[in-house]
Amino acid sequence: MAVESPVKPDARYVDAECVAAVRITMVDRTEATDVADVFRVLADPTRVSIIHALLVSELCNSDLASVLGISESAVSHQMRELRLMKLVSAERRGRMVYYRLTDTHIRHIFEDTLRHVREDARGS
Amino acid sequence: MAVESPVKPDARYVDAECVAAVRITMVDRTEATDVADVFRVLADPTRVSIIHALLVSELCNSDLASVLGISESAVSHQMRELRLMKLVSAERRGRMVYYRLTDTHIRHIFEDTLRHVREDARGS
DNA sequence: TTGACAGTTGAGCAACTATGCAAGTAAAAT
DNA sequence: ATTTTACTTGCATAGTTGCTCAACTGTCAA
Repeated sequence: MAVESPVKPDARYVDAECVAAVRITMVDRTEATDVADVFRVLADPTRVSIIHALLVSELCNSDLASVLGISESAVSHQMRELRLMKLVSAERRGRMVYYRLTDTHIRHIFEDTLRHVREDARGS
Repeated sequence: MAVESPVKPDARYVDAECVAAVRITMVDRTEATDVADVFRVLADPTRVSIIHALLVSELCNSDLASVLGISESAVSHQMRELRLMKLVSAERRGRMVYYRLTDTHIRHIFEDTLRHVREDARGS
């Protein structure tokens, strides 16, 4: 089952065929960084809690802080990050700023992962 | 549509009902950390590239380094991390160590996110 | 206007991370 | 036995991140 490789199959690689197959569908550095950035936003317990809370209901800054048991400043810092990433949108109503999720993709990714973690927890 | 809240609806919260609804399904800190940990593994361009390559074919350390254009040491360091997280498994064959993905959940999460990023790239 | 409230922001810090380097181990070749 | 190949690992370090604190802006009430 020798496949004609698009890359010269010389001694540079241990398994030239595997390397060739990988090269065809490979992501470039910028795309890899884009994917990593999406995951990076979700890779913090505080942000996970924030997003999980906003999956249920929109909330203002201070209620988020109360529910999560962290400072309002810490919430605000994270919301800035999440807003920059276009993950949440903010709306001012009087003195309060209400946050809600904007992205439905993240919702799916997030729920899949939560399910995965909960299955793992039951398993081991 | 006043909902009977399980939490005392006093002046501690701006929107006691929303807070109560959030509290019911809330993740605790350890679960949030578990979820964050899964995402953290995927939140690095090098690891994204490694995982994407291993979605296609198993590879040894040096071929991974060649394909990704990074040092064998860098690959080895990351593989240690990925092995600790039970995301990849290693098998020694002679002098080479071959890596392959172990987790199918991650495969789905990863492919979903890649699709998401590519849709975003087309959109804007 | 004055004061209280809700949220934002910048500086600074402690903790973490990715990688290069160099020294190490393990297996095969000489 | 010695050398070469393939990979691992400890240490150092530059860079990043999440948070606290304090100072700030903007909104509403008296």
